[in-house]
Amino acid sequence: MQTLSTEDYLKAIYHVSQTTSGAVATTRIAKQIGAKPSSVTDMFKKLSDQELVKYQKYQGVSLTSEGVKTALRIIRKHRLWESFLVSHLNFNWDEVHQVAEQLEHIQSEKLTNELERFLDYPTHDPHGDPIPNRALFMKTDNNILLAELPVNKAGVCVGVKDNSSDFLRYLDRRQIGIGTPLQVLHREDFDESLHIQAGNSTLMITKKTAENIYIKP
Amino acid sequence: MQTLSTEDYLKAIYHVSQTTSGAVATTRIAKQIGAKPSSVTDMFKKLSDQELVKYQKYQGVSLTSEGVKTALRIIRKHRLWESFLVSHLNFNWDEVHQVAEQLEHIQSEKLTNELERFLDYPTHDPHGDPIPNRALFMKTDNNILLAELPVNKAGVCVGVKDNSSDFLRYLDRRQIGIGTPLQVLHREDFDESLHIQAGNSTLMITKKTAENIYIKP
DNA sequence: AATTTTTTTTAGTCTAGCCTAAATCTTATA
DNA sequence: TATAAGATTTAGGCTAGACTAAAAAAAATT
Repeated sequence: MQTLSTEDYLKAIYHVSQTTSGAVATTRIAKQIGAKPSSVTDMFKKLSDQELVKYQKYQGVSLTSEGVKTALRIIRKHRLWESFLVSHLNFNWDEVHQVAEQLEHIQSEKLTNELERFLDYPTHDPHGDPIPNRALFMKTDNNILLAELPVNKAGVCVGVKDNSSDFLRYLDRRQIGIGTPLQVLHREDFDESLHIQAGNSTLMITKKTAENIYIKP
Repeated sequence: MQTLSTEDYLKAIYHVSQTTSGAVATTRIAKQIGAKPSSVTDMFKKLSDQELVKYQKYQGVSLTSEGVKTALRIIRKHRLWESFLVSHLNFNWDEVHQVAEQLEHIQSEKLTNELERFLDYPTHDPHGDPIPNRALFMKTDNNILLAELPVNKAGVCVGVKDNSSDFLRYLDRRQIGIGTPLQVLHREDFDESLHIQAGNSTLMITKKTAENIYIKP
């Protein structure tokens, strides 16, 4: 049984290890968690004692299979709760994260599994991220970024990379959401901006925006 | 903003003060919380510093109005979550307490209020306890105990005093629940047991059982 | 290769919330 | 009312999880 804090660390390590190769560095987690590196070192030792991570001084950590399982259990809960908040409690997709960060720590297998059933076994959360099933299996969709979509090729928005409120509300204002048909009309060489068709409207977005929208062609 | 522990203490103080008169004693809370009296004294001081309780050495505590509000906010969440678990997640009324003890600490006014709306503004939880509304107002139903119901007077079960799994499962086996019509057929002078009509069946219960069932005549 | 910079760890503190043991106050009883 | 019993508080410790400052290691730069 983990504490709130160890769960946060495991989740952070999992997420960082998904986006970088090799062991996860102390400062990287410090940034993610919002703690000082010295505190992270302390926690790395504790997690290592519990055999949830492999830790070598100065070399960072990597999750053991038990550590991965624990992380996935938390991510599963997080994403199920996010789905619930949006589908039944009138939360917008930019409001769910903070609350789900609390709900993900609730310990009750029955609760998690019944919530999943109640939501009719959703495969993705409101941001398009996949939800691990009861066996903690999660199929990774190999979606491309809007930035990589060839000009004039049709696609549909299936997720976002950046989950910040700022970005999500920006997309709301542009009327871009999961399921919105998207197409690149023109790439501007000068500043790398894109003219796109989003649903019925055409608009201009920056490269940075295009690099944070997942597309299924 | 309170910690988990201070919230637990405030709730405990509230509940104890509902069932006893005067200030709440250290040992009473120690028993309720499952901590040693010395720990309770420590916490009483902290709560007093935050002006959530009035505390006088050796004289116990009583909640300030701010303390009552905080307690009621927690109780509101606890009972709303219990209702949700039973009505939508297939929990039995004897299973909800432990999970609701965790959920009651989730901090999000929007979540609480949307949950209440989703449940269609329930007034009572699965054990028949009243749920404080958004303004933290809760009407106290002055129900009588089955033990106090006159012989042959018809009544309906509207709640239970003892919320323990053991008692609730015992009632399940006897097919007694909220809404079950109940009537005392006979009081046995010898051992104070009661013959009662519960729905369609007649059965015998002890005085202790009758003292834990709330009735609306 | 030497040196500087950056990263990481160690050492020592702090707070919350618990504990035990001992002291003190209150209450009950002789 | 004196004393014993019970309740409460104090004193001193412990652990988890954070911190700062200093030391040590690794990486980058000259």
